[in-house]
Amino acid sequence: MTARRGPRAPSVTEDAIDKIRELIVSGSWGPGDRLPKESELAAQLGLSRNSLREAVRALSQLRVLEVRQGDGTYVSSLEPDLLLESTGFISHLLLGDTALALYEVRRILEAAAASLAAARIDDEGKLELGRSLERMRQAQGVEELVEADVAFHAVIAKAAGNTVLTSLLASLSTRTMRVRLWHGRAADDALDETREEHRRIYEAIVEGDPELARATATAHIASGERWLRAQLATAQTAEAAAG
Amino acid sequence: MTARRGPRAPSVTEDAIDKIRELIVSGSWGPGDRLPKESELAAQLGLSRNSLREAVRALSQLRVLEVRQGDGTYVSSLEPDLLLESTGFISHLLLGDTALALYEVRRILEAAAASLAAARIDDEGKLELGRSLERMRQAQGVEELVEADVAFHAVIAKAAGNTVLTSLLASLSTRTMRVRLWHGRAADDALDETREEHRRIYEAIVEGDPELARATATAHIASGERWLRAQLATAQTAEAAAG
DNA sequence: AACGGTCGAGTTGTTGGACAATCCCTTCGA
DNA sequence: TCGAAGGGATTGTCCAACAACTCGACCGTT
Repeated sequence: MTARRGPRAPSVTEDAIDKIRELIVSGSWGPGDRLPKESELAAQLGLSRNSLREAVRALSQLRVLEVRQGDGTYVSSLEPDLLLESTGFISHLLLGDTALALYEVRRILEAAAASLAAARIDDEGKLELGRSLERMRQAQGVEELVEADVAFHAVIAKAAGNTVLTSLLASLSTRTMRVRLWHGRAADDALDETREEHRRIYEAIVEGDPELARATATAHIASGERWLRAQLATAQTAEAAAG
Repeated sequence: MTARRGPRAPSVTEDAIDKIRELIVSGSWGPGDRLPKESELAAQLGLSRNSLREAVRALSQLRVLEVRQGDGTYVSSLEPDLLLESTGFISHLLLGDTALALYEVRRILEAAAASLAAARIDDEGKLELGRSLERMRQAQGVEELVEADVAFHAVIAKAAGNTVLTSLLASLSTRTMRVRLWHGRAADDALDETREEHRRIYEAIVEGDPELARATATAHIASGERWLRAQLATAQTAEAAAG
């Protein structure tokens, strides 16, 4: 009668993951603290070193722990940019319609970031934003365009003054997605159009107009959404034709 | 001269993680597909079974892979609710000021969700929302309040019709955080006030007024922010006094 | 024929031990 | 004073063995 139909029985490794997380959230282990060496920690938690290593590897992939060979294992800084890296890892895997849903979330967040940035950006930020825009204008290949695009949106996110928002936006806007979009734009001879969208956002933020910044950012992302929607439609059509 | 100061040299396990992810994003392995058994996959990727298991464990923790003992290892459905579980795991670890930043992001997303919900909710959704509100009214202990609160916001997120938004909101609003907040509310004799906030959101959505829904949701989350800010301030004061 | 239990092959779960690779600090020499 | 060499400590990797579990085939009963 060990039925337990619902969630599968937790393995010793999963137990260890939970215990370690608990030690961190409870404050027993803080950022930067060093963990006991693997053999000791394994003994304390009651499992083998091999199984413990699986737990440590999982938490290290989540950027909760930081392992340094020859030195030791430490609790990471637990800063949002670190912890949200894992969210970026998985956003690559959102395909099809869910990619579109992801885009809509980006629209919400980019709009909010642009609005906040317009209200809070300082002179240095304005200069940086202008430099990114200029780089986008002068860019030759798609590679450079993507670089400038990433920088542009990063400056806005940073100016919004919320570290979680900044990291989350970075996680949800994967580089591969940007590369695909700019390639599509180039194929459609729509590069100038997209550059124009960025210019409008830039002006709204520099002028300190949150409402306009929100509107121009929303329009910009929506433009990308439209492109993605078209891509998905043609992909679906091709699939239907092939099937 | 093997300096390579920057990122540490990748381990065989990290290589395996990347290779597996690549096989998934390239489409070689799709949702539900079964992987070769561990010993074979390890041979293919050129590492030992133990090291491969660390990679599989990490990806399974990220809900990218699903391991079934005695059966095999499969690619998960890759649905957003699954993949964003890991984001929920780490949001527990955002402490102090970053917790406040997290709250501000929640405000942005909850406001957007409420607005969308007001525009898109159907009759069944309205009934569900009303039931959650009623449960919140009748709730006795904090436990029941939290349950109803979670359900209330889940209905709104679902009605917004974006699976990524729904999952993201669920990930960013941890249960423990809600429990703390409701306890604080109870201690402050401010339960009715909070219930009133929910009622305002409910009415705006049922009346199909997106703008009002956005406003009431924003105010509701901001109210929680204010509470958290006060908590952090007193905690800091206590810390300074103790130190 | 339909049902239920048993058994076995296949796969993941867990452990122990051994050695390699790396880091940090101390010591020693120029 | 500085640099190199050494040694202890810790993580990285591998192997081999067995336990725990799942699923399907087989078989006997009804």
